[in-house]
Amino acid sequence: MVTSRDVARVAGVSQATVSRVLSASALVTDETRLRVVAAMEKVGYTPNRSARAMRTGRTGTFGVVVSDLANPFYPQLLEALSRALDARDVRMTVWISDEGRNQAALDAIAERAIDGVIFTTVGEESTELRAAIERESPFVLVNRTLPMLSCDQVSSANDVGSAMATRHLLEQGCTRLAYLEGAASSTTATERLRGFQSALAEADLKPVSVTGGSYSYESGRERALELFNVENPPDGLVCGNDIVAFGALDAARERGLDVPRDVKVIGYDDVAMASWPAFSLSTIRQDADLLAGFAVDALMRRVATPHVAPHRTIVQPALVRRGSTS
Amino acid sequence: MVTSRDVARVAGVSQATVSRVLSASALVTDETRLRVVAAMEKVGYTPNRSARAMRTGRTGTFGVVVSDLANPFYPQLLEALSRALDARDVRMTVWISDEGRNQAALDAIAERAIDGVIFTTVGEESTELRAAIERESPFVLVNRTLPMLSCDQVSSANDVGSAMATRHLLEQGCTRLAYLEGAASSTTATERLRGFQSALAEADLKPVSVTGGSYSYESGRERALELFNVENPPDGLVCGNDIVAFGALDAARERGLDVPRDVKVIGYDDVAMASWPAFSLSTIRQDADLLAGFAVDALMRRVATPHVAPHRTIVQPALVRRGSTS
DNA sequence: CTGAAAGCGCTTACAG
DNA sequence: CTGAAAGCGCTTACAG
Repeated sequence: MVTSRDVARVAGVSQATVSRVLSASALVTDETRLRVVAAMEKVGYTPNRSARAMRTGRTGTFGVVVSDLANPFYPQLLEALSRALDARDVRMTVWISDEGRNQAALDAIAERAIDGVIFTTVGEESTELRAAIERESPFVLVNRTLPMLSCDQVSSANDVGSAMATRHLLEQGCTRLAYLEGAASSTTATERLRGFQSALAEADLKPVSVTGGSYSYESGRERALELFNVENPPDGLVCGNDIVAFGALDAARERGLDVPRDVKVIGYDDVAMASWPAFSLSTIRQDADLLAGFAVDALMRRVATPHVAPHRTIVQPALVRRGSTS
Repeated sequence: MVTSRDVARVAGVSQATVSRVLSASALVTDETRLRVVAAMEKVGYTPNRSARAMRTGRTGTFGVVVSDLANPFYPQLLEALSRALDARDVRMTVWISDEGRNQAALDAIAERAIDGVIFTTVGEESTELRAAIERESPFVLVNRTLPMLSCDQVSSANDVGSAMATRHLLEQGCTRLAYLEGAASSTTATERLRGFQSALAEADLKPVSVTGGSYSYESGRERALELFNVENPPDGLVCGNDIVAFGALDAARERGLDVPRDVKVIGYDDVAMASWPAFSLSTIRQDADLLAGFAVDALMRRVATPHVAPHRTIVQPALVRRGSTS
């Protein structure tokens, strides 16, 4: 193991000076700096992160809590976060937390093994969130938020997006709209539902049906199958997300309904699969890179200055028209 | 910050004894241990990971290199790895490495910020792999392997699986088989191609076509569209993985071909979407939990005993029959 | 079985 | 601008 002491010996300076070069301190002449840098290269030196972390109390690592990687939106968001963190020279520890309880995450927060936590999904009852609050670990919520909690939050304007989706179906001639909500416990689901309802109210219409379920293919498929069973089935389905919409499309296919002639379907997220001909799903695009960038910036700011007022960032979504609605 | 010194004061023992309790040393009487544990609870103590890491040279963290989260098999494998690592109380740092160059990964390996690296995908030219070898960081290859490299490797029996898939199509009456290979640079692709060829040779048949491309939906779709353009199109497509097969299925649909009547299609991986009615894709199942468990065990063994001979583990795949072949 | 002490590899006041 | 020194919070020989 090559240490800063070895570098110091080779460069003919003190270990403290090597350390100053490392931290880009202004207290070093260019000439010394050059000598030290040359010595570093010569001996193949790399600073030891653990030692630095112990001294500074900063690990240079953020934790990212995700769940439900089966929904392709999350891998997409994870990739975006990875890029954003890389660009800022921060490491990423990932915790996949089903049901909001991941022991590794709780330990890491308690042991201060991370400088901050990015939650891509939370419920009020998330144990990781409680741990972060209790241990006073900086954190930020991205994608799913908690309106009642005073903390940094970054999200898409879910109500606006969902209203856009709803108006689009109305413009395409739908009159009997049903809403297939996602996981009722998430803010994304309630906000999107609200957008649907307000757009419908604007048009002086009432929903044919609003059902709760989960953000899954099976949930979308089963609910759509039931909807198609009634006397006067809906002619437009607004779905909580793309995965639910894929289930609804398959349900329509199973019932022999033509999409978009008999029934129009729209999703939310614009995952890669939405553009596949098998689905050709109209949807609302969320910009994962934008969400990720804002989230990382917010958390870095919070780590640097813990006591500034919490900040909310809202990203505007966009309508993507495809074959499932026209 | 509560330290082991605080615990020692409260428990009326030395700091060394607290440390011994932490590391579950046998050199402590039960009575002392109880007093110390009580003191820990009382003062709300959690050991500092960075300090321990500096002292022991172990960080308790493995790095995981993934790429292409757009292929749902990788999120699935990542979840399995997360579970396996959690169960063994090891943290997971994830690097998403397109084109095999991720600066954060290179830094972490050089700085010994991780105890070992799990590669879920590699090429010979992977810079992360080179860094791990050069820095003598323990590592293991899972899923994709490098036959010529002497190191721990865990993979599915890709040739066996692909031969199974091929024989299944032959049993279903196909006589004109085409192979849609994945990324030619990966061992999974070459092994699967070999399985296809040997199963075909067994039956004294020749392939109608073998094309290289990438492991993507678009690549599968485009190649299938071309195949369907020729005079005597194939009646069975063996695909490098499920994503390629989804593209092929959509191509068949676009050409107005009935699956499985006109053409049968089989994939590889058994990602969740394969069972959706939209695809109902026959495929070869890989057990991600098994692969992940073996990989983590192999790496832990390697970390504990660096100089034992490298070990290869091969997991047997299984045929999953669905609508796309019968 | 327990304690006093050294030391892991850094950063950062404190002198000069 | 540079160096000597203290110390971050642990682990682990070394005595006893």
